[in-house]
Amino acid sequence: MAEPRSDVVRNRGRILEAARSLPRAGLRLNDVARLAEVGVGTVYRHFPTAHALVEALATDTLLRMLDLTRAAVADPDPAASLERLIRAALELQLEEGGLQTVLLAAEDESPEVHEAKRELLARWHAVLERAHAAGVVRRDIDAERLQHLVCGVEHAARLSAAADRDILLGVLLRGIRA
Amino acid sequence: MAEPRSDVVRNRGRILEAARSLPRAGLRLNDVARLAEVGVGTVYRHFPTAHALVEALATDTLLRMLDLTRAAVADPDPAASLERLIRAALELQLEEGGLQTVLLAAEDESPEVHEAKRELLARWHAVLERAHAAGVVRRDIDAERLQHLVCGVEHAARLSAAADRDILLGVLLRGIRA
Amino acid sequence: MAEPRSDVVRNRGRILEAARSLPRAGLRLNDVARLAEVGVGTVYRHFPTAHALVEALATDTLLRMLDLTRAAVADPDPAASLERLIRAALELQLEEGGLQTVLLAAEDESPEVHEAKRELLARWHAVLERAHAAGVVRRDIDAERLQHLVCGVEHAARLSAAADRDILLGVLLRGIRA
Amino acid sequence: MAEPRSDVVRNRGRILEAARSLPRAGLRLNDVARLAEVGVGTVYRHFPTAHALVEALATDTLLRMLDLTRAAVADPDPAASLERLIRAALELQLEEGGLQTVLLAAEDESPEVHEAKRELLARWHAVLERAHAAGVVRRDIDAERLQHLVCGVEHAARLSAAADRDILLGVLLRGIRA
DNA sequence: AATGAATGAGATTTCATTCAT
DNA sequence: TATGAATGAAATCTCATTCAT
Repeated sequence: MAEPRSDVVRNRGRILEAARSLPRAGLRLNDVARLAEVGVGTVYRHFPTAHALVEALATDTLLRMLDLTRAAVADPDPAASLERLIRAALELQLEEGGLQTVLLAAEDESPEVHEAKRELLARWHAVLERAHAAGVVRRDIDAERLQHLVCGVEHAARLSAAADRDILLGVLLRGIRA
Repeated sequence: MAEPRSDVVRNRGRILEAARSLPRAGLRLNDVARLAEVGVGTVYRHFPTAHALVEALATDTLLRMLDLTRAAVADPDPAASLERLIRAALELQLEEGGLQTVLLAAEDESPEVHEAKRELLARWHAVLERAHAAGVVRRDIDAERLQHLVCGVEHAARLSAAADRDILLGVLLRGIRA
Repeated sequence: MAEPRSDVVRNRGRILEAARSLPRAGLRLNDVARLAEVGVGTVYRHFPTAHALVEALATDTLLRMLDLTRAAVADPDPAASLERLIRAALELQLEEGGLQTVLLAAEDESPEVHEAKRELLARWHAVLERAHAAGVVRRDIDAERLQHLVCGVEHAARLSAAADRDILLGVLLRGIRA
Repeated sequence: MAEPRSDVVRNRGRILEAARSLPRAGLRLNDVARLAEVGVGTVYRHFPTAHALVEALATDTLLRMLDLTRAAVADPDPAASLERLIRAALELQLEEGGLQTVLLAAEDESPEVHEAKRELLARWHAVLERAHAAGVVRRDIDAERLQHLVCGVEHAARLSAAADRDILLGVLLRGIRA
């Protein structure tokens, strides 16, 4: 098991740092290279596509979402559990612009992300099942629809002022109630 | 006031028809020209930017939305009026992919569109005011937030199966209820 | 029959002029663009491959070779006719470094070049036939072999001092004599 | 004086073997490494430049050329001696594509090659001197010109069918005759 | 007004060489 | 010494927009 080379680690870091300051939508690997003061080829070697880079940028946040989700699952109250889940998702998706894309992508670059997404969805299913059993959420709301709704609220939130986020989230939370 | 030349009118029609069959997001004027069997320059003369073309494509649907909105306004029941408004918006936005962009754009190409958007928003304000007075909708939902929420649901609907649209719309309608 | 656009003609000229000052072997379209102070895309549009540009550069010289060949054919003396043919070929191939490649290429970019090469070879055949009939050249020397030998002498001449060219040519002329 | 490590010797062999199957012109050290199933760095360590590798590949053939040259020199007939010299050169240059480059290179990588080239040229000078004295070859043909002519015939031979080689060689032999 | 070849900036890809392990 | 991923300069290619006709 070889250690990654130190210069490689450093360059990867520079690339990620540079990319972080750029809007995720329409990310150009060229711009990243210039900002990172690194050859374009290096960026392309590390991240063959813009999506690979977006995924890498979003991975931390995705893992934090997974952590918060696990914590939410541990909540004994089914309704509170679900609300924490949704809040965590929305908050982190708003924090990291590329996360929605990563969550919705059919293919993942890294196995780590793939596994995280799998577990995340499994947790959502579990939480929803419990919520259904407790009768606190409409039966026609399943994990996929809920995820799409969260993405919808994220979209709405990006159009609105930051101060309005809670209002928009509130609409979602009330709207899915049984 | 000269009549527009007949070939000009014909070309405009060909361009719009061709563009209609293309996805609105990332519309390339080049592709439109090829499909319309018209020079690129001609497309650029008619529509200096992709947005101008998207707006032109969406105008019909926008005017239909305005019609449905007027009809909704005429509904004596405040709750029904609001629901018809929202249904009309969502349905037509889903029908015409470029409409959301046009509705949210700060600047409009044509005065016709500008005026339609102005009236539309005024009607929404009126309907919401009536709904607030009747106590059928939460007070923190104003016209802008509602429009953003509809855009959010449109987004969610595009991610989901067509059959799920009513469910998603239902969440919005219940979510904004007082 | 549309006139070519003046700017197009000007750019084509700049590109050819710039390329003329560069070694034909390993010609990079990029370098040409920089030298010609023209976008790379423009060079690629005019000349999709380096070979297309090399051919364009060599066309003038090829046509001059054809002229000299026609004149040589007109010489009543079979031996003199053949010698003039060979001299013209060697001289012009040495003058224009890309000409050998063009002459030997199986595929031609422009019909003009294709036709010129066809006529050239036909003339060589005719001159050789006359020379064979007159018994002034070995029977195992046909047009193709002769062309390859001229290319060989060109190669030798490029390795040697310019002053040695006549000596090398002399070896060829004597070597093919009956 | 340490023995070279056995794996070093093995790698050198693998590299040479792999390179032998590749065209000499435009030899890429990367391709060689892949074929040899060896790291690129290893190829670069053994052969810092493509020319070094080409020279190494051609060395055996160069030494065989030297052997045949010595034998030719031993021929008592000046004309036969010269012809054997030329035949050997042409044959081996055609056999080993990189040999011409090595023979013409101003700088040599290995002293062995340098010395072989020095002796070879000296032999050619000697044979030519004898041929001049015997009046069997034109006085304007010296060793350098002759080498260039052989390279020229090699070039011609590569353009022609293998069956034509003797004809081309014949032209050279007759062409240099006094 | 219509045309579409031409433009060239900039995106992506290749590849000879380096260098940390 | 061997390794080969990493490097980044420079190659090729794409494409939105312009502009001479």
